[in-house]
Amino acid sequence: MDEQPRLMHSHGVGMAGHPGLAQHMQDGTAGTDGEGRKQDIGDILQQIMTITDQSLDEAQARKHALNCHRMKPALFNVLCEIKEKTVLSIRGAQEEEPPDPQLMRLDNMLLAEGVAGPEKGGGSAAAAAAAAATGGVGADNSAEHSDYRAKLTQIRQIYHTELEKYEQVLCPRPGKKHPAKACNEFTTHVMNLLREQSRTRPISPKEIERMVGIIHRKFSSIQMQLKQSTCEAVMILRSRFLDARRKRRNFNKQATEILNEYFYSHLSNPYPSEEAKEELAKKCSITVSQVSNWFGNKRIRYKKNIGKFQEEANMYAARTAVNATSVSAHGSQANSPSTPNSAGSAGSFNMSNSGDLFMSVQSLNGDSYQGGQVGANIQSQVDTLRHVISQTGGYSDSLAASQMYSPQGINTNGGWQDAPTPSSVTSPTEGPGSVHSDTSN
DNA sequence: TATTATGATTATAT
DNA sequence: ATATAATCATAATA
Repeated sequence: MDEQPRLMHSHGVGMAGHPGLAQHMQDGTAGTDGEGRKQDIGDILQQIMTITDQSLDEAQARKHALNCHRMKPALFNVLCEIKEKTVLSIRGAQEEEPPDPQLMRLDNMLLAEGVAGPEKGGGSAAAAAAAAATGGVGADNSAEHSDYRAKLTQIRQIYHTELEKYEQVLCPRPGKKHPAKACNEFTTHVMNLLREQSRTRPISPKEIERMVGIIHRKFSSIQMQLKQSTCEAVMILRSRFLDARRKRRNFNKQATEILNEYFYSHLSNPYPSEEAKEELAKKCSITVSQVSNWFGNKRIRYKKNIGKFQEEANMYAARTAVNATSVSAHGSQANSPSTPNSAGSAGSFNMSNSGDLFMSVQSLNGDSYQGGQVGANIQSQVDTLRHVISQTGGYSDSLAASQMYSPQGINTNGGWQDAPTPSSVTSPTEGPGSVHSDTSN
């Protein structure tokens, strides 16, 4: 109830000049009788029709004259006030501006892809990071990689130049120097225009502010569009160049051999340690995660169908066995006697299904082996010997294979998990840790 | 062209 | 985190 009078009051002040002004206009522009007024209207219409013919100076002069009219401020106030009221009623609806989650998502992605972030060394770092993130193509395929990098750089450049255009400096301060952004230029231009127009039509500062807000929102949406299409472009690029599944390349023969060698010589526990993986990765010039992938695939596929891998297993076993025996120098003893070993010690893996095949093994491992061998990985030799023996032990290949082939039997308990260190050997030598190579670490 | 081999990814469990 | 199992998508092969 208090408010009423105040409101009325302020209204009253605003309206104060209204009648006077109207009256003045009437006085200034026309005579008082009907004829004169008609004549006058005709004049005005004529003026309007010919306004384009007027020179700019003339128009400016007229505008200036109007602007300097003594009643102009009053009229301006009134009209502004009226306008304000209508605008306010419209405004309430569109006032919310939450931090767009979609925009944040785009931002994050661009940052992750190395598009939005700071320029690093021509983008190679970003590309490398992206590659590593996907499990990493190695140092190979550098041709495709550089192609990808180039395209990514291109995208980033376009993105940045475009973004800069639409970037808006929030609350620019007089003291600070901002680079000229198109958005700001445009905003300034509009503001000047509106200010200029406010001399001839009612535009309040608040309205200008509002208009600036609208412009900024518009620019924001343009920015978002830009980000979205950049994201799309990057995704397409990625799927074309970096999706390793699409661009799968087999490892080279040598790498496969190295991996297989390790696998079959650690068959009882084919879980290379982190160090061993790094070692293998280095030797094969692939990444550690690729080594992990390889072993994961190998284990599961071997276990799934041992028969299929039997030949390969024998081959690698024989090979490493030859190496080992030639090194250790009593190959004959290890190899020849019918002392299939290992089933007992290595246990876990394929012993379970082929108990008959490997059964009588215990005896040998007591023998000789550990005697002279220094750092040799006894476990691995045991593994490889087992295969050699299985191959040469008097069963035909086919028989052995068919017997071996019993996926179930492999391990009802699940597989390699329980592989113990050989109990019989006094010095475990903790094999899995180190491959026999000795590159720097 | 159909099939197999293979590296990578995903879902799930531990 | 790491392993397994299933699955995907491509490379290689018959």
